[in-house]
Amino acid sequence: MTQPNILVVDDDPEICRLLGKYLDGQGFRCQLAANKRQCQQRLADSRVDLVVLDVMLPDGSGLDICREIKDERPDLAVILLTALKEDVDRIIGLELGADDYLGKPFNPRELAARIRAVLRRGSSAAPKEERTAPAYRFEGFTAIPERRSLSDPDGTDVPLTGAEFDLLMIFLDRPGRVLSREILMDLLHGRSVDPFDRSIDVTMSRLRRKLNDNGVFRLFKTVRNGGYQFAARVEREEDETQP
Amino acid sequence: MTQPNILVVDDDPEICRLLGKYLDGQGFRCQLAANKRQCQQRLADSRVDLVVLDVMLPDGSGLDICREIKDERPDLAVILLTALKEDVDRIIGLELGADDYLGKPFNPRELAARIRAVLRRGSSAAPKEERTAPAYRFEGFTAIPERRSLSDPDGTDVPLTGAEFDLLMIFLDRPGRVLSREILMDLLHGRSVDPFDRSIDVTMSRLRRKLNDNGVFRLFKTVRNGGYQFAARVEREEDETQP
DNA sequence: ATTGATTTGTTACGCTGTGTATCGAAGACC
DNA sequence: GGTCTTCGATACACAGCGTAACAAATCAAT
Repeated sequence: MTQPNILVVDDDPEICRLLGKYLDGQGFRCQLAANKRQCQQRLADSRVDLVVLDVMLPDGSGLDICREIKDERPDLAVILLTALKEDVDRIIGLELGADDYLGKPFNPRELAARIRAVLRRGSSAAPKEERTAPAYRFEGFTAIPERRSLSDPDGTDVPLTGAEFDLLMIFLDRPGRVLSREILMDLLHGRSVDPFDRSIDVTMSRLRRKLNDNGVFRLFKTVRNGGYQFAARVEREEDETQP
Repeated sequence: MTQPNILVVDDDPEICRLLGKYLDGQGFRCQLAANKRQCQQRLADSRVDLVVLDVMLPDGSGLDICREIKDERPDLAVILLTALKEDVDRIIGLELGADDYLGKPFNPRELAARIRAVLRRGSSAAPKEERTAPAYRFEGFTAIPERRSLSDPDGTDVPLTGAEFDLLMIFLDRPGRVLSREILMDLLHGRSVDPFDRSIDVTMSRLRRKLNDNGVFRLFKTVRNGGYQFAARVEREEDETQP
């Protein structure tokens, strides 16, 4: 996926515009729609990978749209924006098949992060079309998120378990940054750590072993009292490995 | 993170003081600044994890500060305080890269809660900058923050521990300046020194040894009763070291 | 469900990094 | 030189981390 295509549906033109601008700057390709009609037209006429949908639209609740989208194209991702922060709404939203939700007012950064998260999840669940898949390359290794596969410098496959691959991807998306255990735990499992939780360390250890990261030049650096850092250079490629 | 370091920037000394006191009581370590100059000085000389920033400052809008902060240190968290509660303002504030906002008048408890929330998220939501990795060069050595690596004039890797590398970076960012133990301690660990704390000295000693800084011409000069000074010339490079 | 295989979390123990204590060396001031 | 202070370096203690071994949970396929 070169640039994910996002459709923003919100009746407030100002929010719409700003959001579109922000997401553009974040590497997404954005389209806007102010109502149901426009929304449907965009969905019919252009490629859309994910919909950011305000549930409070003037013409008929956005919930309808959500339901319809999921009815017709179950693998199209939807993130709901809701002014009401009530859990009930959220549950309902998810019951309608939305992939995530966000209470208004929300932090655009968080929205961007969630979009990325949903898209990553999504591509594994529903294998996309003939689109080229992105690949991450580092120190001779090649990781392909779509296939959840990793091959070493010799080209031989390195079998990673789910958690190991997820952890690797977290680092590949954030090379050079020191990631604390809290953040890693949050990104990996969405929960927080209790003081003596060592699961991150163990998973790191296993991942390191499979990557033969035991030399002097560590791929993953340990920052004492800080967390871990991926120290290798990462290249994102629009890979052409397609049958 | 032991005690998060908060910088409160507000021109009203009373609000500043009260806020600082409250946040102190909430387990944060607080510093105060009344204007842009003070703000910049604090950011340069002490460790700051999060900035609480009034957008209505007398000397130039606080929005400038926010923009500058996010420009130089994208992963430093900022929470904006604004007198205008309009959504537009909020979004605009966030477009400047702030992590959250709060309309005045606000409930201190809510501020504390949001601070905790933002810190917990950390910079995980922060978009990755496509910025080239800077490298510091001095006396033949090359330090690359993104990899937390240091190589000596021969190009061989010098393994530094976390604290050693952090300390080195502090000096590389402030070449020629005499840094007191207080400032070093603050920048290194975000806490203040008790009178007989020698940990800085020990870390300096270990760092010096690893840099072979034992000749007559010292890389690190000791300033008696003053602190330490990095005496070599430092060049910052926008490095593109390809593997 | 039951079984067996695989993945993930937990515990325990040894290793490493960092702060503290201590002692000797180097200045500073008389 | 004598004395006091400050700094450098070594020694040691302790907390953070790596990982092996085990236990629990999850999954696949009957």
